[in-house]
Amino acid sequence: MTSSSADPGSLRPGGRTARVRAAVLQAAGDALAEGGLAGLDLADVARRAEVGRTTVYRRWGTPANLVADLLADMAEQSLPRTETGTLLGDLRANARLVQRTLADPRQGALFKAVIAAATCDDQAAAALRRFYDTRVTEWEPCARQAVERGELPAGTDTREVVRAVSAPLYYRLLTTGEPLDEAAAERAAVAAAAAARAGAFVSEAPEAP
Amino acid sequence: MTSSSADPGSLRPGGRTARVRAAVLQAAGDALAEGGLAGLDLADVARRAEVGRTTVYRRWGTPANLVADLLADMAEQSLPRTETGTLLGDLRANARLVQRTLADPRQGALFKAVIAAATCDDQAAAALRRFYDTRVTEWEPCARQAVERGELPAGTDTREVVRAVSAPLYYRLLTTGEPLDEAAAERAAVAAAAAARAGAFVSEAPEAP
DNA sequence: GTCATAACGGGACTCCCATTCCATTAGTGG
DNA sequence: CCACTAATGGAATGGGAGTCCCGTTATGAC
Repeated sequence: MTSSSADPGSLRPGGRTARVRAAVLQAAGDALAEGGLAGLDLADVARRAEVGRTTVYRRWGTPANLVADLLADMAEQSLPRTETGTLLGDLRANARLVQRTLADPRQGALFKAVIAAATCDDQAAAALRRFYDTRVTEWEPCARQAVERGELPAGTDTREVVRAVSAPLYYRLLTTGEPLDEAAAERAAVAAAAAARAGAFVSEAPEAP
Repeated sequence: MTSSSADPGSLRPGGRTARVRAAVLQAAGDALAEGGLAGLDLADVARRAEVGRTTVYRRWGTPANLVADLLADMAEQSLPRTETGTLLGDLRANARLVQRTLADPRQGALFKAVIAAATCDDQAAAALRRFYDTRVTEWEPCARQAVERGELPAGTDTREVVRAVSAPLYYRLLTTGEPLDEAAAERAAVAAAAAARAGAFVSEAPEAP
């Protein structure tokens, strides 16, 4: 037999197929933002997207798969980082970006739902990891430049510095009811910078045996 | 009419009712650890607990309610903190405790599932907040004592210091595939201590107008 | 010990999610 | 522009989760 069933949408990705995917992902995002992962009913998504139920079930199958595809789509829309010339300035810009994203009602709910999906399904978890890899890779240079400038000790795990900015913001989003305000972003940036300067993220001996 | 329907289990909480609750919560924890929130089927929980389906539906109704009750139960089993005499020592002890808990296959999966539930349901979210309030209140004194000792600047938000230890560990658990090892706990403790010493968690002017 | 009734448990019922079948629509290569 | 078929969408089907009814069990008060 020939290439009989290479999942739908891959052989004729143009025109209608692309429109359907865009509409479904948009609808899925809306549904997630409104009702969380529990509110993600594929039939409901189909209705919102004005697309046949069958199509959604055939192309995505499960809520987790749909979330995984949504994440892949989100990863492609990575924003360029801003450069300020100092570590604290760069981390502050990153913290503000993350804080604004998570504080936004739609985006915040969406991220919560996406993280919830990742705890249930391996495929969604893998997609989530790729998403954050992309984001960290985008921002990691700001820590690397700080090392080159001498602001941070040699041997600093630069990716870990960037993650240290996001961590408290996500922690607050998920475990407390307190609002994600500008002060929280500032604290996150200052704390990460201070910890990095103190060498908290130095993994091994800098160099030379 | 008299007090007709003050939810089941409240008027005769002794004997069988208590046994049923214990068995159901145990089974719910097992189910969550195995299949995540998605794998939490009330009928399945009833089967595991060797309890009638009707009972589970009547007393808890929804997966989210069941998770909320499970969290209330978990909050009661708070572990006493250890005191080492120094801020870093105390934070390290806390970090190791959190790290060991999250690294444990059953507990780790359980916490992931519980957080997922909190993103979907307000009642579960409130229960989760209470749980972390309890834990933070248990450990907050270690930061307060550090302020009294002069290790930390006056005006430090002591609860925020404790949360700063947990944040990177939870962030790693939820967003990366990397293992939660001892090194991660050490980094978390050192980073939180360094940030606190640098005054990252000072919220307002210490005192005096 | 005895009684009233809170709480439990089995079985039947309903409803909605997910799958399957087939006709219709519209990309893509010639 | 035409033919081929990938992809979609509507309708019928099946299965499993959640609800309801009512008899049974055992708690707690007297």
